[in-house]
Amino acid sequence: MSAATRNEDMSDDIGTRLKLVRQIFGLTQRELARRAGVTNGAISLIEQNRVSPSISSLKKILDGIPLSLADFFTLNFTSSDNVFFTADELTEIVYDPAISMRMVGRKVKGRMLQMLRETYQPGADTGDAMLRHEGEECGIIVSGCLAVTVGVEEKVLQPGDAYYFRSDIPHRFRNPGTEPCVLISANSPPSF
Amino acid sequence: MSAATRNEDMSDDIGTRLKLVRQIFGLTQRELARRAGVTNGAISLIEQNRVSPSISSLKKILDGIPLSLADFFTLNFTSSDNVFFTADELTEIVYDPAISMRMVGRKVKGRMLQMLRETYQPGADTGDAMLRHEGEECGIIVSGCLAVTVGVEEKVLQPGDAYYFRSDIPHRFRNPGTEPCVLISANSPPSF
DNA sequence: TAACGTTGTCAAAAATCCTAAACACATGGA
DNA sequence: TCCATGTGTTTAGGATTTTTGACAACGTTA
Repeated sequence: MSAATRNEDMSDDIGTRLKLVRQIFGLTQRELARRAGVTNGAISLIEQNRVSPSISSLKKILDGIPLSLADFFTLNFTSSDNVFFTADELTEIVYDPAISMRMVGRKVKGRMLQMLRETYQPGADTGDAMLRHEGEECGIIVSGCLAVTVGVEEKVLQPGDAYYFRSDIPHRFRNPGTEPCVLISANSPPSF
Repeated sequence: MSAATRNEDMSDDIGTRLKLVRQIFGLTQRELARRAGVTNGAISLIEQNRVSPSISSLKKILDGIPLSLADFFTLNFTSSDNVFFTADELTEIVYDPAISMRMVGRKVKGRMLQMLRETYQPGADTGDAMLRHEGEECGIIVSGCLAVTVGVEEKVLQPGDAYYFRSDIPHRFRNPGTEPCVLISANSPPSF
Protein backbone atom coordinates (compact mmCIF):
# COMPACT_ATOMS: atom_id res chain seq x y z
CA MET A 1 0.00 0.00 0.00
CA SER A 2 2.95 2.24 0.50
CA ALA A 3 3.33 1.97 -3.22
CA ALA A 4 -0.17 3.30 -3.56
CA THR A 5 0.53 6.72 -2.18
CA ARG A 6 3.93 6.79 -3.75
CA ASN A 7 2.56 6.18 -7.22
CA GLU A 8 -0.68 8.05 -6.75
CA ASP A 9 0.44 11.08 -8.74
CA MET A 10 0.91 8.92 -11.81
CA SER A 11 -2.80 8.37 -12.04
CA ASP A 12 -3.42 12.03 -12.68
CA ASP A 13 -1.28 12.24 -15.77
CA ILE A 14 -2.04 9.28 -17.98
CA GLY A 15 -1.27 11.37 -21.04
CA THR A 16 2.30 12.26 -20.18
CA ARG A 17 2.87 8.74 -19.02
CA LEU A 18 1.58 7.21 -22.22
CA LYS A 19 3.62 9.62 -24.30
CA LEU A 20 6.74 8.78 -22.33
CA VAL A 21 6.14 5.06 -22.68
CA ARG A 22 5.42 5.38 -26.39
CA GLN A 23 8.61 7.33 -26.94
CA ILE A 24 10.62 4.91 -24.82
CA PHE A 25 9.49 2.17 -27.19
CA GLY A 26 10.31 4.35 -30.18
CA LEU A 27 6.84 4.51 -31.66
CA THR A 28 5.01 7.35 -33.37
CA GLN A 29 1.37 8.07 -32.60
CA ARG A 30 0.39 6.68 -35.98
CA GLU A 31 2.52 3.55 -35.70
CA LEU A 32 1.18 2.80 -32.24
CA ALA A 33 -2.34 3.55 -33.41
CA ARG A 34 -1.93 1.13 -36.29
CA ARG A 35 -0.65 -1.64 -34.02
CA ALA A 36 -3.33 -1.00 -31.42
CA GLY A 37 -6.20 -0.69 -33.83
CA VAL A 38 -7.18 2.81 -32.79
CA THR A 39 -6.76 6.17 -34.50
CA ASN A 40 -3.78 8.45 -34.09
CA GLY A 41 -6.16 11.22 -33.09
CA ALA A 42 -7.29 9.28 -30.06
CA ILE A 43 -3.71 8.84 -28.92
CA SER A 44 -3.04 12.51 -29.49
CA LEU A 45 -6.02 13.53 -27.35
CA ILE A 46 -5.10 11.11 -24.61
CA GLU A 47 -1.49 12.28 -24.51
CA GLN A 48 -2.68 15.85 -24.15
CA ASN A 49 -4.94 14.78 -21.26
CA ARG A 50 -7.88 16.22 -23.13
CA VAL A 51 -9.76 12.98 -22.64
CA SER A 52 -9.58 10.22 -20.08
CA PRO A 53 -9.45 7.01 -22.07
CA SER A 54 -11.61 4.05 -21.29
CA ILE A 55 -9.92 1.01 -19.86
CA SER A 56 -10.62 -0.90 -23.04
CA SER A 57 -9.03 1.81 -25.17
CA LEU A 58 -5.98 2.11 -22.98
CA LYS A 59 -5.69 -1.67 -22.94
CA LYS A 60 -5.84 -1.81 -26.74
CA ILE A 61 -3.19 0.88 -27.01
CA LEU A 62 -0.89 -0.79 -24.50
CA ASP A 63 -1.33 -4.10 -26.31
CA GLY A 64 0.24 -2.39 -29.30
CA ILE A 65 3.44 -1.66 -27.42
CA PRO A 66 3.05 -4.25 -25.83
CA LEU A 67 2.71 -3.46 -22.14
CA SER A 68 0.26 -4.65 -19.52
CA LEU A 69 -2.01 -2.28 -17.65
CA ALA A 70 -0.38 -3.42 -14.42
CA ASP A 71 3.06 -2.53 -15.70
CA PHE A 72 1.81 0.72 -17.15
CA PHE A 73 0.64 1.86 -13.73
CA THR A 74 3.39 0.21 -11.75
CA LEU A 75 6.62 0.74 -13.57
CA ASN A 76 8.70 3.77 -12.77
CA PHE A 77 9.67 5.13 -16.13
CA THR A 78 12.46 7.59 -15.65
CA SER A 79 11.88 11.00 -17.10
CA SER A 80 14.62 12.36 -19.31
CA ASP A 81 15.81 14.41 -16.34
CA ASN A 82 17.31 11.25 -14.94
CA VAL A 83 18.77 10.03 -18.21
CA PHE A 84 21.17 12.68 -19.43
CA PHE A 85 23.73 14.51 -17.31
CA THR A 86 26.32 17.05 -18.20
CA ALA A 87 29.83 16.60 -16.81
CA ASP A 88 29.38 19.19 -14.11
CA GLU A 89 26.07 17.71 -13.11
CA LEU A 90 27.84 14.62 -11.83
CA THR A 91 27.72 14.65 -8.07
CA GLU A 92 31.14 14.78 -6.53
CA ILE A 93 32.09 12.26 -3.90
CA VAL A 94 34.91 13.06 -1.49
CA TYR A 95 36.84 9.89 -0.82
CA ASP A 96 40.49 10.86 -0.80
CA PRO A 97 42.11 14.23 -1.67
CA ALA A 98 44.17 12.52 -4.34
CA ILE A 99 41.18 10.65 -5.75
CA SER A 100 38.28 12.49 -7.37
CA MET A 101 35.03 10.65 -7.89
CA ARG A 102 31.96 11.85 -9.74
CA MET A 103 28.84 9.76 -9.84
CA VAL A 104 26.54 9.39 -12.84
CA GLY A 105 22.92 10.07 -11.96
CA ARG A 106 21.24 10.88 -8.70
CA LYS A 107 21.47 8.83 -5.59
CA VAL A 108 18.21 6.86 -5.62
CA LYS A 109 17.70 3.88 -3.43
CA GLY A 110 16.76 0.71 -5.17
CA ARG A 111 19.17 1.21 -7.99
CA MET A 112 21.44 -1.67 -8.80
CA LEU A 113 24.09 0.27 -10.66
CA GLN A 114 26.48 3.05 -9.79
CA MET A 115 28.76 4.60 -12.36
CA LEU A 116 31.71 6.77 -11.44
CA ARG A 117 34.23 8.92 -13.21
CA GLU A 118 37.39 8.61 -11.14
CA THR A 119 40.61 10.61 -11.30
CA TYR A 120 43.70 9.27 -9.55
CA GLN A 121 46.53 11.78 -9.03
CA PRO A 122 50.09 10.41 -9.46
CA GLY A 123 50.83 8.18 -6.49
CA ALA A 124 47.21 8.03 -5.35
CA ASP A 125 46.48 4.69 -3.70
CA THR A 126 43.46 3.10 -2.06
CA GLY A 127 45.91 1.49 0.39
CA ASP A 128 47.16 -1.98 1.13
CA ALA A 129 44.22 -2.55 3.45
CA MET A 130 42.47 -4.07 0.51
CA LEU A 131 38.91 -3.09 -0.36
CA ARG A 132 36.17 -5.67 -0.01
CA HIS A 133 32.43 -5.29 -0.38
CA GLU A 134 29.39 -6.97 -1.84
CA GLY A 135 28.66 -7.08 -5.55
CA GLU A 136 30.62 -6.75 -8.73
CA GLU A 137 32.51 -3.93 -10.37
CA CYS A 138 34.19 -3.09 -13.63
CA GLY A 139 35.94 -0.19 -15.30
CA ILE A 140 37.85 1.06 -18.29
CA ILE A 141 40.87 3.37 -18.34
CA VAL A 142 40.42 6.66 -20.17
CA SER A 143 43.82 8.27 -19.71
CA GLY A 144 46.98 7.67 -17.72
CA CYS A 145 47.68 4.27 -16.25
CA LEU A 146 46.36 2.40 -13.24
CA ALA A 147 47.73 -0.52 -11.28
CA VAL A 148 44.82 -2.74 -10.30
CA THR A 149 45.26 -5.53 -7.78
CA VAL A 150 42.59 -8.22 -7.57
CA GLY A 151 43.36 -11.05 -5.21
CA VAL A 152 46.93 -12.11 -5.87
CA GLU A 153 47.05 -10.65 -9.37
CA GLU A 154 48.22 -7.17 -10.20
CA LYS A 155 48.26 -5.52 -13.61
CA VAL A 156 49.05 -2.04 -14.84
CA LEU A 157 46.25 -1.01 -17.15
CA GLN A 158 46.75 1.44 -20.00
CA PRO A 159 44.09 3.63 -21.65
CA GLY A 160 41.47 1.39 -23.19
CA ASP A 161 42.23 -1.49 -20.86
CA ALA A 162 39.50 -2.64 -18.49
CA TYR A 163 38.74 -4.86 -15.50
CA TYR A 164 35.82 -6.85 -14.16
CA PHE A 165 35.76 -8.74 -10.87
CA ARG A 166 33.65 -9.73 -7.89
CA SER A 167 33.94 -7.02 -5.26
CA ASP A 168 34.29 -9.50 -2.40
CA ILE A 169 37.73 -10.39 -3.74
CA PRO A 170 40.21 -8.01 -2.03
CA HIS A 171 41.16 -5.28 -4.50
CA ARG A 172 43.23 -2.12 -4.73
CA PHE A 173 43.81 0.77 -7.13
CA ARG A 174 47.01 2.76 -7.47
CA ASN A 175 48.42 5.26 -9.95
CA PRO A 176 52.08 4.36 -10.57
CA GLY A 177 52.56 6.96 -13.32
CA THR A 178 53.55 10.60 -13.44
CA GLU A 179 50.27 11.96 -14.83
CA PRO A 180 46.70 11.76 -13.50
CA CYS A 181 44.72 8.64 -14.40
CA VAL A 182 41.07 8.91 -15.42
CA LEU A 183 38.78 5.91 -15.58
CA ILE A 184 35.11 5.10 -15.74
CA SER A 185 33.93 2.47 -13.29
CA ALA A 186 30.71 0.79 -12.36
CA ASN A 187 29.49 -0.96 -9.21
CA SER A 188 26.56 -3.24 -8.66
CA PRO A 189 25.06 -2.69 -6.20
CA PRO A 190 26.26 0.82 -5.34
CA SER A 191 29.04 0.57 -2.77
CA PHE A 192 28.10 3.87 -1.10
CA MET B 1 7.78 -6.64 -17.69
CA SER B 2 7.52 -10.30 -17.01
CA ALA B 3 4.48 -9.41 -14.99
CA ALA B 4 2.88 -8.25 -18.19
CA THR B 5 2.03 -11.65 -19.52
CA ARG B 6 1.39 -13.04 -16.08
CA ASN B 7 -1.25 -10.44 -15.22
CA GLU B 8 -2.63 -9.98 -18.68
CA ASP B 9 -5.81 -11.87 -17.99
CA MET B 10 -6.80 -9.45 -15.26
CA SER B 11 -7.28 -6.68 -17.76
CA ASP B 12 -10.09 -8.49 -19.44
CA ASP B 13 -12.35 -8.58 -16.44
CA ILE B 14 -12.32 -5.23 -14.73
CA GLY B 15 -15.88 -5.77 -13.57
CA THR B 16 -15.33 -8.97 -11.63
CA ARG B 17 -12.15 -7.54 -10.24
CA LEU B 18 -13.82 -4.36 -9.04
CA LYS B 19 -16.67 -6.33 -7.51
CA LEU B 20 -14.23 -8.59 -5.69
CA VAL B 21 -12.25 -5.65 -4.37
CA ARG B 22 -15.41 -3.85 -3.30
CA GLN B 23 -16.63 -6.90 -1.43
CA ILE B 24 -13.26 -7.49 0.16
CA PHE B 25 -13.47 -4.01 1.61
CA GLY B 26 -17.04 -4.63 2.70
CA LEU B 27 -18.69 -1.90 0.62
CA THR B 28 -22.01 -1.87 -1.20
CA GLN B 29 -22.32 -0.36 -4.65
CA ARG B 30 -24.14 2.61 -3.18
CA GLU B 31 -21.69 3.17 -0.34
CA LEU B 32 -18.73 3.00 -2.70
CA ALA B 33 -20.55 5.25 -5.14
CA ARG B 34 -21.17 7.78 -2.40
CA ARG B 35 -17.52 7.78 -1.34
CA ALA B 36 -16.27 7.95 -4.91
CA GLY B 37 -18.66 10.61 -6.08
CA VAL B 38 -20.22 8.51 -8.83
CA THR B 39 -23.59 6.82 -9.12
CA ASN B 40 -24.35 3.30 -8.06
CA GLY B 41 -25.66 2.60 -11.53
CA ALA B 42 -22.25 3.24 -13.02
CA ILE B 43 -20.65 0.78 -10.63
CA SER B 44 -23.33 -1.77 -11.40
CA LEU B 45 -22.73 -1.48 -15.13
CA ILE B 46 -18.96 -1.66 -14.71
CA GLU B 47 -19.15 -4.73 -12.48
CA GLN B 48 -21.28 -6.47 -15.08
CA ASN B 49 -18.67 -5.63 -17.75
CA ARG B 50 -21.40 -3.93 -19.72
CA VAL B 51 -19.22 -0.83 -20.02
CA SER B 52 -15.49 -0.18 -19.96
CA PRO B 53 -14.99 2.67 -17.52
CA SER B 54 -12.77 5.61 -18.27
CA ILE B 55 -9.56 5.87 -16.34
CA SER B 56 -10.87 8.91 -14.53
CA SER B 57 -14.01 7.07 -13.49
CA LEU B 58 -12.14 4.02 -12.30
CA LYS B 59 -9.70 6.25 -10.47
CA LYS B 60 -12.54 8.06 -8.72
CA ILE B 61 -14.09 4.76 -7.71
CA LEU B 62 -10.84 3.33 -6.42
CA ASP B 63 -10.19 6.53 -4.48
CA GLY B 64 -13.35 5.72 -2.57
CA ILE B 65 -11.96 2.42 -1.31
CA PRO B 66 -9.17 3.68 -1.23
CA LEU B 67 -6.89 1.80 -3.60
CA SER B 68 -4.47 3.02 -6.22
CA LEU B 69 -4.80 2.12 -9.87
CA ALA B 70 -1.40 0.48 -9.64
CA ASP B 71 -2.49 -1.73 -6.77
CA PHE B 72 -5.79 -2.46 -8.45
CA PHE B 73 -4.04 -3.88 -11.48
CA THR B 74 -1.11 -5.36 -9.61
CA LEU B 75 -2.50 -7.04 -6.52
CA ASN B 76 -3.41 -10.66 -6.64
CA PHE B 77 -6.65 -10.72 -4.71
CA THR B 78 -7.97 -14.00 -5.96
CA SER B 79 -5.41 -16.71 -5.43
CA SER B 80 -5.33 -18.01 -1.90
CA ASP B 81 -2.05 -19.72 -2.75
CA ASN B 82 -0.07 -16.93 -1.19
CA VAL B 83 -2.38 -16.45 1.77
CA PHE B 84 -2.70 -19.83 3.44
CA PHE B 85 0.05 -22.36 3.96
CA THR B 86 -0.15 -25.85 5.33
CA ALA B 87 2.37 -26.95 7.93
CA ASP B 88 4.60 -28.77 5.48
CA GLU B 89 4.63 -25.87 3.03
CA LEU B 90 6.82 -23.80 5.36
CA THR B 91 10.37 -23.54 4.13
CA GLU B 92 13.01 -24.36 6.69
CA ILE B 93 15.89 -21.96 7.20
CA VAL B 94 19.18 -23.09 8.70
CA TYR B 95 20.50 -20.22 10.73
CA ASP B 96 22.17 -21.85 13.73
CA PRO B 97 22.35 -25.55 14.57
CA ALA B 98 20.74 -24.82 17.92
CA ILE B 99 17.94 -22.78 16.35
CA SER B 100 15.38 -24.25 14.02
CA MET B 101 13.67 -21.71 11.80
CA ARG B 102 10.90 -22.22 9.34
CA MET B 103 10.04 -19.33 7.09
CA VAL B 104 6.42 -18.49 6.43
CA GLY B 105 5.65 -17.45 2.86
CA ARG B 106 8.01 -16.90 0.03
CA LYS B 107 11.34 -15.21 0.35
CA VAL B 108 11.04 -11.62 -0.89
CA LYS B 109 13.74 -9.10 -0.18
CA GLY B 110 12.95 -5.76 1.32
CA ARG B 111 10.80 -7.02 4.15
CA MET B 112 11.21 -5.73 7.68
CA LEU B 113 9.40 -8.00 10.07
CA GLN B 114 8.29 -8.05 13.70
CA MET B 115 7.47 -11.48 15.11
CA LEU B 116 5.12 -12.06 18.04
CA ARG B 117 3.86 -14.94 20.20
CA GLU B 118 0.14 -14.44 20.80
CA THR B 119 -2.36 -16.30 22.91
CA TYR B 120 -6.10 -16.19 22.14
CA GLN B 121 -8.44 -17.38 24.89
CA PRO B 122 -11.56 -19.34 23.76
CA GLY B 123 -13.98 -16.97 22.10
CA ALA B 124 -11.46 -14.16 21.86
CA ASP B 125 -12.17 -11.99 18.82
CA THR B 126 -10.65 -8.87 17.29
CA GLY B 127 -14.20 -7.89 16.29
CA ASP B 128 -16.12 -7.49 13.09
CA ALA B 129 -14.79 -3.95 12.72
CA MET B 130 -12.08 -5.44 10.58
CA LEU B 131 -8.48 -4.50 11.18
CA ARG B 132 -6.64 -2.47 8.56
CA HIS B 133 -3.20 -0.98 8.68
CA GLU B 134 -0.10 -0.49 6.62
CA GLY B 135 2.31 -3.30 5.91
CA GLU B 136 2.15 -7.05 5.90
CA GLU B 137 1.67 -9.64 8.56
CA CYS B 138 1.88 -13.38 8.98
CA GLY B 139 1.61 -15.96 11.68
CA ILE B 140 1.68 -19.64 12.57
CA ILE B 141 -0.50 -21.55 14.98
CA VAL B 142 1.31 -23.31 17.81
CA SER B 143 -1.62 -24.81 19.72
CA GLY B 144 -5.39 -24.55 19.65
CA CYS B 145 -7.16 -23.26 16.57
CA LEU B 146 -7.75 -19.81 15.10
CA ALA B 147 -10.32 -18.52 12.61
CA VAL B 148 -8.60 -16.02 10.36
CA THR B 149 -10.58 -13.80 8.00
CA VAL B 150 -8.71 -12.04 5.20
CA GLY B 151 -10.91 -10.13 2.81
CA VAL B 152 -13.72 -12.45 1.78
CA GLU B 153 -11.85 -15.61 2.72
CA GLU B 154 -12.04 -17.21 6.12
CA LYS B 155 -10.20 -20.31 7.24
CA VAL B 156 -9.91 -22.07 10.56
CA LEU B 157 -6.25 -22.76 11.04
CA GLN B 158 -5.00 -25.74 13.02
CA PRO B 159 -1.65 -26.07 14.77
CA GLY B 160 1.12 -25.89 12.20
CA ASP B 161 -0.97 -23.95 9.67
CA ALA B 162 -0.06 -20.37 8.86
CA TYR B 163 -1.20 -17.18 7.12
CA TYR B 164 0.40 -14.36 5.20
CA PHE B 165 -1.40 -11.27 3.84
CA ARG B 166 -1.18 -7.53 3.23
CA SER B 167 -2.40 -5.74 6.32
CA ASP B 168 -4.41 -3.19 4.34
CA ILE B 169 -6.81 -5.97 3.41
CA PRO B 170 -9.44 -6.04 6.17
CA HIS B 171 -8.70 -8.92 8.52
CA ARG B 172 -9.89 -10.48 11.75
CA PHE B 173 -8.78 -13.11 14.28
CA ARG B 174 -11.09 -15.24 16.37
CA ASN B 175 -10.67 -18.32 18.53
CA PRO B 176 -13.68 -20.59 17.89
CA GLY B 177 -12.35 -23.43 20.02
CA THR B 178 -12.56 -24.39 23.69
CA GLU B 179 -8.88 -24.13 24.56
CA PRO B 180 -6.43 -21.21 24.31
CA CYS B 181 -4.76 -20.65 20.96
CA VAL B 182 -1.09 -19.85 20.78
CA LEU B 183 0.50 -18.53 17.62
CA ILE B 184 3.64 -16.87 16.48
CA SER B 185 2.96 -13.83 14.30
CA ALA B 186 5.00 -11.26 12.47
CA ASN B 187 4.30 -7.72 11.32
CA SER B 188 6.04 -5.56 8.79
CA PRO B 189 6.63 -2.83 9.57
CA PRO B 190 6.20 -3.32 13.31
CA SER B 191 2.67 -2.21 14.17
CA PHE B 192 3.54 -1.09 17.70
C1' DT C 1 -48.66 -9.26 7.36
C1' DA C 2 -47.33 -4.81 6.13
C1' DA C 3 -44.14 -1.07 6.26
C1' DC C 4 -39.56 0.04 5.73
C1' DG C 5 -34.83 0.20 4.36
C1' DT C 6 -31.32 -1.82 1.52
C1' DT C 7 -29.68 -4.24 -2.22
C1' DG C 8 -28.63 -4.64 -7.37
C1' DT C 9 -30.63 -3.71 -11.93
C1' DC C 10 -32.52 -1.27 -15.87
C1' DA C 11 -34.11 2.52 -19.66
C1' DA C 12 -33.67 6.96 -21.48
C1' DA C 13 -31.27 11.43 -21.35
C1' DA C 14 -26.97 13.85 -20.67
C1' DA C 15 -22.11 13.82 -20.82
C1' DT C 16 -17.93 12.07 -22.51
C1' DC C 17 -14.98 9.57 -25.57
C1' DC C 18 -13.42 7.79 -30.21
C1' DT C 19 -13.18 8.03 -35.24
C1' DA C 20 -12.63 10.04 -39.69
C1' DA C 21 -10.79 13.52 -42.22
C1' DA C 22 -8.56 17.40 -42.60
C1' DC C 23 -4.93 20.87 -40.93
C1' DA C 24 -0.23 22.89 -39.82
C1' DC C 25 4.50 22.13 -39.44
C1' DA C 26 9.06 20.09 -40.21
C1' DT C 27 12.42 17.40 -42.85
C1' DG C 28 14.75 15.58 -46.86
C1' DG C 29 15.38 14.93 -51.96
C1' DA C 30 14.86 15.82 -56.75
C1' DT D 1 12.37 25.81 -54.88
C1' DC D 2 8.91 22.47 -54.85
C1' DC D 3 7.19 18.22 -53.80
C1' DA D 4 6.73 14.08 -50.98
C1' DT D 5 6.71 12.18 -46.64
C1' DG D 6 6.23 12.08 -41.82
C1' DT D 7 5.01 14.19 -37.53
C1' DG D 8 1.40 15.85 -33.98
C1' DT D 9 -2.98 18.51 -33.79
C1' DT D 10 -7.79 19.80 -34.42
C1' DT D 11 -12.90 19.41 -35.36
C1' DA D 12 -17.53 17.49 -36.28
C1' DG D 13 -20.21 13.68 -35.67
C1' DG D 14 -21.08 8.90 -34.40
C1' DA D 15 -20.24 5.71 -30.54
C1' DT D 16 -19.81 4.81 -25.81
C1' DT D 17 -20.18 5.82 -21.05
C1' DT D 18 -22.52 8.05 -17.02
C1' DT D 19 -26.39 10.02 -14.75
C1' DT D 20 -31.02 10.25 -13.51
C1' DG D 21 -34.84 8.18 -11.81
C1' DA D 22 -37.37 4.36 -11.36
C1' DC D 23 -38.07 -0.79 -10.57
C1' DA D 24 -38.20 -5.48 -8.30
C1' DA D 25 -36.12 -8.64 -4.87
C1' DC D 26 -34.62 -9.53 -0.34
C1' DG D 27 -34.37 -8.89 4.87
C1' DT D 28 -35.77 -6.83 9.11
C1' DT D 29 -38.94 -5.07 12.33
C1' DA D 30 -43.29 -3.40 14.11
